[in-house]
Amino acid sequence: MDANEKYSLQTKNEVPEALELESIDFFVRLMNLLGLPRSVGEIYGLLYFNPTPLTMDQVASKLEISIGSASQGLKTLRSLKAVKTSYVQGDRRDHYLAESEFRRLFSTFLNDEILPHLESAIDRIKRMEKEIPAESSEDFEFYNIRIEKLKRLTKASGRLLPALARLLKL
Amino acid sequence: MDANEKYSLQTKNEVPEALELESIDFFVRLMNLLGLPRSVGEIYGLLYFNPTPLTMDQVASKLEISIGSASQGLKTLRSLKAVKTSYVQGDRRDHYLAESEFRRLFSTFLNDEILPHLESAIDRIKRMEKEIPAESSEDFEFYNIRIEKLKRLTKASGRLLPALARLLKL
DNA sequence: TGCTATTTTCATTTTTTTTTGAAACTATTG
DNA sequence: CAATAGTTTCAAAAAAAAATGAAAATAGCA
Repeated sequence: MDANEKYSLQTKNEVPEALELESIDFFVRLMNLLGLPRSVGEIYGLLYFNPTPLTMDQVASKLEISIGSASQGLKTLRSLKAVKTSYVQGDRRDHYLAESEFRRLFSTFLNDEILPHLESAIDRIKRMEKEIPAESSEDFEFYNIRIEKLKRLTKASGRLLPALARLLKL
Repeated sequence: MDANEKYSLQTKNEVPEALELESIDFFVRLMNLLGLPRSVGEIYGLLYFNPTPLTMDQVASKLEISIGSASQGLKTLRSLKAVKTSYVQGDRRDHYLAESEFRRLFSTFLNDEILPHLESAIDRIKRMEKEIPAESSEDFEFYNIRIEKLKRLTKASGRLLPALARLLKL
């Protein structure tokens, strides 16, 4: 059995087109909320309802995007732990499956995209504090209140993000 | 007392430049996380540490952006309830102050940007369910599990977002 | 090891987003 | 109500982000 035969076998039960389209649309929007490019959402949406793993080629041709885009998009999804590769006997190509555990996806996103900002924010607020005019200044109180609010914001975010990740154990 | 005299009066205690720069940088990044353009972050960052309200002109010239940008950015910030205008006697220009209650800022953002997506997601999942192949199909179970996960995701988000807004009462 | 299938990289092109600047509009005041 | 200060709008320009496609790199196989 060669690769082509295997391909036709895998796709003999095709994913309903309407379902596939809704899925792609859904994830394009979701990924967009997270600031990820359209192609990344398309790829994940395609894989999400595919019972069998797809190769990069299949992804690119089904979505009519370049293999460059497909490669980049799959790289992004791998780094987010949103897809995994599955070994297929006798085929040397990589085969991709969607990781359906959103918890993992979101917690990777929070750790990689949000937490670093939070940490640099804490440093920045320390620097800001040093720049506040002397206590005698008429606006001393104003500046302190603003700094205080920033501190509370970062503190709240710091508590919130892990809680968020925990609650998203879907 | 004409407008120019008033202006020089207002700015006689200048905001420390380093503080202003850190603030602008901070909010450019934060707004960026929320998908808002650089100019919006700059404007908010500038206003955040200004004890006195600033006019659109002052914002534009301090940040060296066009008045078009300043007008657009302030419009965005007003719609997010992130700035408020304050009346200054004898000056017909609008004067802007940063709204420092992040709770309001974030809850407007959640209501305007996130909730609509959530609502359309619920409809979309209903449509997806109708597209699942017949129970006899070998992948019937697979599709159902995926749909189920999407439902849990939207349900969790629906519970989470209001909780988030509540916790951000800073 | 050399050959070939597959994947990655990245300079270039395309698309999208943001900013500009000037005209149109609005509101205030003399 | 005319003059003008202030603001908004929007077409065009500039900048930023994403996609392409072909060359380079890599990996599996004979």
